[in-house]
Amino acid sequence: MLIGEYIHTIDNKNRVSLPAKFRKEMGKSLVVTPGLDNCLFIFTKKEWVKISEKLSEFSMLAADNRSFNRFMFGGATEVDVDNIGRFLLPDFLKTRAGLTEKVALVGVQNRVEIWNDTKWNQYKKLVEKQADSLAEKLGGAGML
Amino acid sequence: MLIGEYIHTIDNKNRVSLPAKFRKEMGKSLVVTPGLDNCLFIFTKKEWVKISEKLSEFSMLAADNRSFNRFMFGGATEVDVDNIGRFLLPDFLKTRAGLTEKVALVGVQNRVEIWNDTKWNQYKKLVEKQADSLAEKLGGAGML
DNA sequence: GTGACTAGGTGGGATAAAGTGGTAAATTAA
DNA sequence: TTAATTTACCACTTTATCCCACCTAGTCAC
Repeated sequence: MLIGEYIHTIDNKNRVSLPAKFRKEMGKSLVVTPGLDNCLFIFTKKEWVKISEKLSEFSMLAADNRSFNRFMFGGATEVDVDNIGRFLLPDFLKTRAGLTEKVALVGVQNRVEIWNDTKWNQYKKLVEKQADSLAEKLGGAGML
Repeated sequence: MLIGEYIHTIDNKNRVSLPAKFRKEMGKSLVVTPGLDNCLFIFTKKEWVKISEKLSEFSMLAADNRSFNRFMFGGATEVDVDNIGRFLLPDFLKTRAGLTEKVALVGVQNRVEIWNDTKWNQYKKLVEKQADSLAEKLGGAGML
């Protein structure tokens, strides 16, 4: 189960350690893609295959589907996790998500997201403020 | 059924003891999530699985669902109860709920809530007040 | 009522694991 | 062949986990 947030550092070789809690579930072969809301997505290789199949079902005729697919496929990179749990983040993805030294690795359902930690904190605060819709959704999920 | 409130301390290693009365029902594997009114929810692992399935039903196409799921999954953490009944509270959750040394653990139906004890007392007073005025109204209407 | 016993809660030290930084080897490019 | 970049490996620091000991409050026996 991919849940929780972890603050890690990108070292000067662009290495990031995958939080230990995620390693077993994620395996050794990952796919990193540009995400939504200015973060990156990390999927397991397996999960990525599923997603890419779904994406390719979208009609290539519609221009916005085409561009969305370019966005996801074009930016997707396969990375390997080394034997102490680190992977190498390509420069262009790092730049794209505006990542600096400190990043937040966030488990969300079937994926792990990588955020600039400052942006992540701002984002969290923003969501928290919307307490009304929060309560509504919590209720919908059977939490209340 | 989880009922009652207990005031416990978070020690300097962020450990909290689960009230003895809750241990049997909660088991060894818990999931702590953000709650409402600035508290945290503790669910059994089993209960959380149910909730996460519901959460997964929310479409990712809508931005507010996306952010809500980030908030809930990213804000959740699986914790293990050690053999004397304590669990480790991650820093980011402690911060989020504004917890300091003393916390209130409150049993509510299928979950346990963690409150900053000061906030909990304020909240209780508020509710009591409302109950008083409600009672007055009921009395005025000849119901009690 | 007094004292021993038990259970729940708290604190701290030792050990293990996770995260980070760096060096050496290997591969590729010039 | 040499230089530069990448990959693999090693080492250190910090954090988490486990285990044991203590304290307090309530209970039971005497």
